[in-house]
Amino acid sequence: EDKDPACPSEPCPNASATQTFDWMKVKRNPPKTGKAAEYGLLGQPNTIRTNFTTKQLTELEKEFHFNKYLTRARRVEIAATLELNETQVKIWFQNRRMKQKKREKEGLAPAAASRSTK
Amino acid sequence: VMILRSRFLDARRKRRNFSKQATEVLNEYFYSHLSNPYPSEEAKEELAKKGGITVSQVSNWFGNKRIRYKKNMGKFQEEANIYAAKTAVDATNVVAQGNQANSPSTP
DNA sequence: GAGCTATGATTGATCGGCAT
DNA sequence: GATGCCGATCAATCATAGCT
Repeated sequence: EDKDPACPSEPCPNASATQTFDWMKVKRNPPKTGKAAEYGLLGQPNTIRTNFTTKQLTELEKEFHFNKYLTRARRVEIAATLELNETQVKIWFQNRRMKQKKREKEGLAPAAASRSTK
Repeated sequence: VMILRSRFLDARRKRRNFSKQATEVLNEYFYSHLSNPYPSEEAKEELAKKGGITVSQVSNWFGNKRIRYKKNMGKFQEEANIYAAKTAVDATNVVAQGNQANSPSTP
């Protein structure tokens, strides 16, 4: 329904030639990380990417080394200690695990590649 | 607090631009699949091999490319035309038969 | 050599799918 | 039906490469 039979061949003089596909329209909902967004009136509170402090990251990293997965209780504890949402802690661990996996996968054959490892 | 905002733990330091060959391969795929520039894991491996880079780098490249392309489509028009001319395959839609190997646009 | 843009990488958070 | 995890992706940002 949203197909615009632009100009096939020939670079038509009409502005943008290439059509706009769905993936180009994808918009992600803004992070609702807030919790501090309770006063979502006036200016926009903070629906922006949270910047973890070095201290928070250090603690999270330390915990991760101890346990790759968190229990509900532990999560609550850490969230309180670091002043973060439970969700943020949960997400951090998820991302951390993915990062771990990625590193293990790549750190297995960095450069070199004498013979196509296959 | 000007706390060390420096992410002195970043590997992004010492970045190197990809080779001409790698960029060529990536752009070729991107523009010949502009309707759906999301290569499968297999396709990424293939591109990585052809370009002499890692699969992660291929993923990063597509991630950046997609975001930057849609952010400013106009800026890529020229590049799009260049690569559009040297491509033809389109595996996504599979518009069945009867498609020319001329222009990428849909009939 | 500063200043600006292009580009690869990182990462908090979202999306869809699947499992519990 | 809600909740957590995974895999992929988004979107903003960082830091450097490269050109003027």
